[in-house]
Amino acid sequence: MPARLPRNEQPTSTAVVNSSEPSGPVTMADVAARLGISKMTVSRAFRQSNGGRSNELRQTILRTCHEMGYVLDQTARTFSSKRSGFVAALIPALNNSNFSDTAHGLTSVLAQRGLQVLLGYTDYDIPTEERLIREMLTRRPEGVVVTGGSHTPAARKLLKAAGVPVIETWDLLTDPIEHTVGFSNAEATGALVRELHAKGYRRIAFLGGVAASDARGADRRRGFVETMRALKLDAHRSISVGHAPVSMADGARGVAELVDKWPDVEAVVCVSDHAAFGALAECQRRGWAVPGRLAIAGFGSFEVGTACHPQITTVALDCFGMGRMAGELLVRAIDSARGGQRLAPEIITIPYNIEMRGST
Amino acid sequence: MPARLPRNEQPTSTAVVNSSEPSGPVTMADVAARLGISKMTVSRAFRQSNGGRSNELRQTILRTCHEMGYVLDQTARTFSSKRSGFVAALIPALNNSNFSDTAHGLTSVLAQRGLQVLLGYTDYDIPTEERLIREMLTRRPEGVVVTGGSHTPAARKLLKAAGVPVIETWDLLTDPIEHTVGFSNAEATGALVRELHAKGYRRIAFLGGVAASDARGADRRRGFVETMRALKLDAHRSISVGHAPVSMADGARGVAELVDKWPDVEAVVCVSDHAAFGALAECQRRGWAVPGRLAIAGFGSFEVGTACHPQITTVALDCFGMGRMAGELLVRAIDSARGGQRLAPEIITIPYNIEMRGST
DNA sequence: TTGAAAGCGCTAACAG
DNA sequence: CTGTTAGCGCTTTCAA
Repeated sequence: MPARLPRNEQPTSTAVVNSSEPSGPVTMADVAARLGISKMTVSRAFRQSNGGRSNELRQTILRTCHEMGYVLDQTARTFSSKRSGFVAALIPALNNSNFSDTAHGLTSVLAQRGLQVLLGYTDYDIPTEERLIREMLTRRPEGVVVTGGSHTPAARKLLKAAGVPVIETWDLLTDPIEHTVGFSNAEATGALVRELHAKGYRRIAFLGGVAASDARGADRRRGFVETMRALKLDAHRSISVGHAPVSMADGARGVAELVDKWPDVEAVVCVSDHAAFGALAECQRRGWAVPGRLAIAGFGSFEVGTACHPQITTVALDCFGMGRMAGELLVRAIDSARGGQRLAPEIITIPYNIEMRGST
Repeated sequence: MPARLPRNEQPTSTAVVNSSEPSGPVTMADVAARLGISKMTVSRAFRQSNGGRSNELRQTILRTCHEMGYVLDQTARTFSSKRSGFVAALIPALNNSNFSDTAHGLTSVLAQRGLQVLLGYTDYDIPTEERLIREMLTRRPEGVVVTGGSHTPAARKLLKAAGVPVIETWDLLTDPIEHTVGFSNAEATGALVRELHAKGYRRIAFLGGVAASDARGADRRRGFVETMRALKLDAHRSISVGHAPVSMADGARGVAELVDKWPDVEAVVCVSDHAAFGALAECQRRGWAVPGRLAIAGFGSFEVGTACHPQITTVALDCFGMGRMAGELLVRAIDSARGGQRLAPEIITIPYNIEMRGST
């Protein structure tokens, strides 16, 4: 076996060697050698920002790359340029359409800027979130988007030290890490309670999961309690059932427990449309009229709440738009970072809308 | 400004310089210099596979790394070792719990092996899939998992040339790219139709999306038609409404159209539980008894089909398990690849189960 | 507009 | 078990 040459000095295919497989994947140097130019010229052909260049040569280069099956090695590019071209995004769960819509909105904005989104899901678990953050940061994202403001101390520290823009979404926080794009879950729930109050409901209950695992759910419960008290109403009708994500089955179980415990209950605010739908279906199974016997409200913009009969009153959110807003903010922050600046922390508030529907 | 030294030869912090910020992020060389050892020793401390080593030194190294805020640079590691430590997975949509469960199962297996999953979603669009595949391959994944067998010719070519294991899921294919983990959507739908037939239903309809965008939906429709013919039944009651993903609203619209067109219809097989639920709710709105006036069946293991009343008959799938199976196969394939071998193509068939429930 | 040189931070391979 | 040497494939920087 001949002494191994540095790849850059390997004989080109114009020489005796005619192996179609130049021992491993094709590199820029291979393409450059074939064309008798330097690899820098090939490299530049891949960055359209150098717009004004001899288009003829550029086309030739790109065509040759295609012919030779050359694929740009992003790992080398990232390593060399210190620009990974991607952003890390963490959401509690994939199969929650509200969060995945937010991820979708984020992606739609970042894709236009050539940034990919690396998605992770935490299963509503803060230690898992920390682990994911740690793993993702080793890949040097140019920005990080997390859901909510509950993180382990170590995770907060990692994010602050990462040296890249960080956005917390789906919440408004007293002590944000850097940027925030969200809304107050407590306030939104309070607004819903007030609407029910205006409709004449007085004995209103809350149905959600156990607090520990879901900060947003806990905030909604808090908003319920505070608003009920402000309205001089009894805030004690409260059911905790299941861990986040609270399922439809949890909602069904919870509503049974609720009516059993407080038969005089008139309306129930559920931590999400999913739970609310479970409650609605359970009422139908038991022959309880909704909203006649019990009015039911949910939270979020889930398809099922609009598709079912009766439709479920809810706090409607523009989840996709929230993702887009986060994406636009992140793009500005990344542009600043690339220019050596740091964007001053911003707080963007997302509107919500109480949609009264058939279930109340 | 002093001449720039190569980083490796920078003075260590024991010298006069006492800047806490050694001009940029901490590297292995910084840690090694601090401890007076070589960076190879630091590098080795991060690979536990070298189990039997002086644990004392190793602990010291890791502690020092922590103190200095060192984070391993995965981009450099990937570049140097040619192992990216991640796998690319493409699903049609995030907010479809069946697909996200599959992604979840995949992740659960790969995480144990230290492999991350880079998730992409195609929005049920083949050109989008090609673009994603192209982008992801530039990051050198160690394996690729795609949903279904419908790809652009260019995408097929890219995957075949990628030099890493490829798995197609959620389908059984006549011409797989390499490995397959899935089931026959046509056969499963046929089995459902036979069950309905056994129950006494004869005038059975199919409700799904327009074919173009969803190969699996088209397969289900094909399975319906073929089985109806085999049973000597009329296969012409067929509604196409909306593009993939077929929504609950599409199901509602479709069932109205269906009953309008063929008032004698006894049962409808929907392309998914989502569409079926939409159909069910529409029947409830119109006061049509289900299954009295019309029996309704769906496809997939969606929560809503179990939570609603009546529960919806469906083709139940172990989506999480399908992801796990794909993950286990991929791990074997990657192990082979790392050892310079190539695993012979495998086809793994996933079971499904017809669950007859209240809606039929 | 193009080229040459240097090196990003890490690991493979080999030597001690 | 630890150290040394030599790059991985690209981009940055500077010069032509």
